[in-house]
Order: sequence, then C-alpha cells, then structure tokens
Amino acid sequence: MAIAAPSSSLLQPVAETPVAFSPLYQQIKGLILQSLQSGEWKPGQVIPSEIDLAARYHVSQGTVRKAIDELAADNLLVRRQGKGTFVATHAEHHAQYRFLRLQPDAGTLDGEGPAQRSILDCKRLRATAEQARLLDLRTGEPVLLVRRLMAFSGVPTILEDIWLPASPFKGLTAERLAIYQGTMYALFEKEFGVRMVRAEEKIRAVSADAEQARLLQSTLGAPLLSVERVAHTYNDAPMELRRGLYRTDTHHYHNSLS
Amino acid sequence: MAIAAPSSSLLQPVAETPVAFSPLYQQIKGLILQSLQSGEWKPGQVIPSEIDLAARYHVSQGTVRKAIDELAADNLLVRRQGKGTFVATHAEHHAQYRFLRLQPDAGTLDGEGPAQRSILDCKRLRATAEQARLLDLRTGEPVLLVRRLMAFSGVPTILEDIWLPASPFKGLTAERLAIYQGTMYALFEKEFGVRMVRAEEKIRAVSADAEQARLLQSTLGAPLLSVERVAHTYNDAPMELRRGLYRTDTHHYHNSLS
DNA sequence: CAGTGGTCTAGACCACACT
DNA sequence: GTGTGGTCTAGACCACTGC
Repeated sequence: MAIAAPSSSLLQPVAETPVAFSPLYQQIKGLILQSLQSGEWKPGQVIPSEIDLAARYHVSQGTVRKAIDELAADNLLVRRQGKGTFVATHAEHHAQYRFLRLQPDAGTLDGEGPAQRSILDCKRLRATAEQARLLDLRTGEPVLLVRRLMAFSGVPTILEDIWLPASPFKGLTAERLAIYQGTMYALFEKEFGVRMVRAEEKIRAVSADAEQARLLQSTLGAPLLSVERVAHTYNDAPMELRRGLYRTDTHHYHNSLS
Repeated sequence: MAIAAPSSSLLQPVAETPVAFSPLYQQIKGLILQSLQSGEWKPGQVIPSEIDLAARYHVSQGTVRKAIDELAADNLLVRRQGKGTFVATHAEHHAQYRFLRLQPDAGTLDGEGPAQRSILDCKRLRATAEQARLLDLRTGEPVLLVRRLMAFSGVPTILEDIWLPASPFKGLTAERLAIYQGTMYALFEKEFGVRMVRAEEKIRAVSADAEQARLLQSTLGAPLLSVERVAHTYNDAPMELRRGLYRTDTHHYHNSLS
C-alpha cells in the first residue's frame, strides 16, 4: 500500500519531540475522508464493501472496520447490516432536522406536522470583519444573507438569518429556496455539493426588538432564545453562519449531556 | 462462563417475534455495569486489566475490549494507556464542570478563575406531582430543595434550584454543602455514593421576576436562560432535578452538534 | 524490566437483506 | 444462495507507565 508502515516517519528527526504516532486505521480514515470530500462517493450512495476497501488499501478488513467505525460515530457514514455502508445525507426522512434541537413541549399536541417555511429575503452583501473571521473569509468578501421564518402549527416560532460565502453558493435565490422540498441542508447538499457535517452553537436569552416581535407575532421585549451557529463541512471548514431566534413558549431546546 | 452462548435464548419460543439477539460483548458490558453500580469498583479506582476480566468472564480479550470501549465512550470508564482502566469520577481537575455548558464570551477575560458558590437554602419538602413523576417518586414523598448562587469574577450569574430524593441524600445540609471543596456532583459521589452519569436539559428563554432579578443583581424582566435538567445515575434512574437561571450577558451556553 | 492498553492480522462463524 | 456488515477468537507486536 501507499501508506507508510505503522511508525509513520521515514527519517527519524533528532529533535526531542517524538514523531507523532499515527495508527494505520487513522490513515485509512483519512483516505476515506478524502474520497468523501472529493465526491468520489456522494451522499446517500453506498461505499465499497469492507473487503473491497481492505484490498484497495492493502490492509486487513479489521483495520478498515475500525476506520469506518469512527467515521460512523461522527455521523459521516451510516452502516446498514446486510446492505452496506452509506454516505450520510441530510435528505432522509428520519434525519430531517439533524441540527435543530427545538422540540414541542410535552403538553403540546405531538402531531404538529411539518414546519411551514417561508423565505423573507435573500440578498448579496459584503462580510463584516466578524462574519469574515467566522467564515474564514476576508472582510468585504461577498456573502449571501438569507432571512427566513419557520412556523409550527401556524405559529411563527423561528426567525433565522443565515450567512453563506457567496462563491460556493453561486446561483442561490429566494425562489430556489422557496421551491425546494426538503431541508435547507439537503438543498445545499444536492444543488451545491456542500454537505454540513458538524456545528457549534452559542445560546443566549435576549429580548425581542420591534421587528423581531412583529415577525414572530410576539411582543416587544419578550424573551427569545438566541442561537448562533457555525456549521462546518468535511474538512472542518466553516461554511455557514446562522443566527436563530426561537420562541420558547410552546417549544424548548433539548440537549443531552453525557 | 455463566453467560449463555451467542444466541442467547436456551428455549426457542414459537412466537413470531424473534428472540432479541444480544452479542457477548453487550452482556459483558452489562456485567461490568453491575460491578460499577454495586460499588465493587469505586470512582477514581482502577478496574481489573482486560486480561483479568477476560479470564473472569471466560471470553477473549477482544470481547472485553469492545465492552470497555463502549463504556468509555459513555464516559463511565476512562482508559489510560500503560496504567489501566479507571472508573470515571466528577472529582478530577480536568472534568470539573462536566455538565455545565456555560462559557465566558470570547471578549471576556479568560482567566476568570473558579466560580464563587453560595448556598442560599436547603430544606425538606414534599414532592409535587410533577417532581415526583420526573424523579420516579410518589407525590408527597420527601425531597430536599437546595437553592444556590454561582458567581464568576464576582458577578452573580447562575441561580439554581435543585431537588433531590430525600432518602439517598439523608444528612445533606446547607453546612455540608457550603464547606465542601469541589463540585456538587463530586460531593454526591464521595459522601452519598451517588454518581451522576447522564443528564437531559430543556432550555428556554424567560424573563426575570422580582426575586430572581434581585438575587442575580439583574433587572426585572431581563431575559434569562432557563435550564431544566434531569440527571441520572448508573441504571438510568433519575436522581436530581435542577432548574437553573443563567444570565447570558457575558456568558453563553455552548453546544456542539454532530 | 513487567504490566497495561492499543494496533493489526487472519480466520471462522452469525445475522441480515436481496434476489 | 450470495454478499453485506457484525461478532468472536487467538496471537503477535507496539506504545506507554512505572518499578
């Protein structure tokens, strides 16, 4: 195989810091990741069987297995016994709102059905210093701003501003967003080849200003959950900045700690 | 070993529903869990080596390994190469606030030092229907209510009401809480043998009432993060109910999604 | 040095899905 | 039946820790 033997370095430097030891399965994991990034295997598709991959990389099945195990734990791959291993996708019924932690309160009727989405705006702007920093751009580079509203059972509940680097999302319009059936991340995946893989959120309590109150049919000064999200694609590159305001009178943000 | 062979049932029922297949390593995991629950191995201690456990359960080292892998992934055990596998504990420097997701904002000076904790109250009450349901008690059974305040750099930031089933925490007083050096969960672990393992939180934005505003040195109606937590011990038994109010003007609740 | 967890292999067999 | 992932084993060797 093209990969170095277990002790990865070829030439041992004399420096004191020992050469980072990288197990074979980690290197295999890296190679699989490359194939995912390059689009060799697309979201929803099967990847080659463990035996095939073992042959391809000239390692044992067990080593491939451990690499895939970690990728599956990171939700990049999905294993299905008897069928194969698949590239994870946002366009699946069960994984609809993978990053949305807002849930109806227990008292609320459960079958609230799908959310009603409406696009309020979609325009091109220049990144502020802060936005540029978070999106790994330079200040003033073009970004797209999407503003949208989500309602549950007719009650407007989420108001979101979404900033995207303009170049990977060239051609995105309010119209395309409005027409698309499915989540926004599914659209990004299908139409722009950008798959969101991981995100970080900062949550605060804030008071609704006049415009926010109007759009959410709430009252001025009402407490809202502010959720700032940075979403990353494969190589941990930030690809989306999102600021959501959630009404939490009939819903709550759910989190599991372990 | 005392465990049935891979296909777990001894007598195959004729019923259509197939007998749940339970892999050996899952059964080993269960046995290790029992030893943790029973206190055979206490928080902070080493458990027997993989080879010893393999002999004890009459399985291969690899099977024990997979069981321990999962327990380590759940943060019940901690592996340390060359030293052994240890029972996870809340009384460790690096794992100080394992369940507290509140972080200082980036702008805030970082070395804010340890939190200042003060116990406001500790009294015995009877569980409401709601509390009883969440704590697996019966309405009216005795519970302890602890109210405390946490401050960072002198600024009161977290106000918490904590409900505990009275019997496992018999003898808990405001004095003991105030004196103890370390987190509350470390105290529970050391003094009452109750180790919290997992928790669920429901987060909302609320407005401060008069008393809350006074205690948090905030203003009436100021937006606060309401964090309702149910913490569980080993067998997934709920053992604590907690309602925290967080000021989020200089801090935020941080969450990673993947 | 001995003892621990960590990696890698090769092979056998089981559970599941599809055809 | 064939092919997939899932389990289990046994053995060799590596990396880390502490005596």
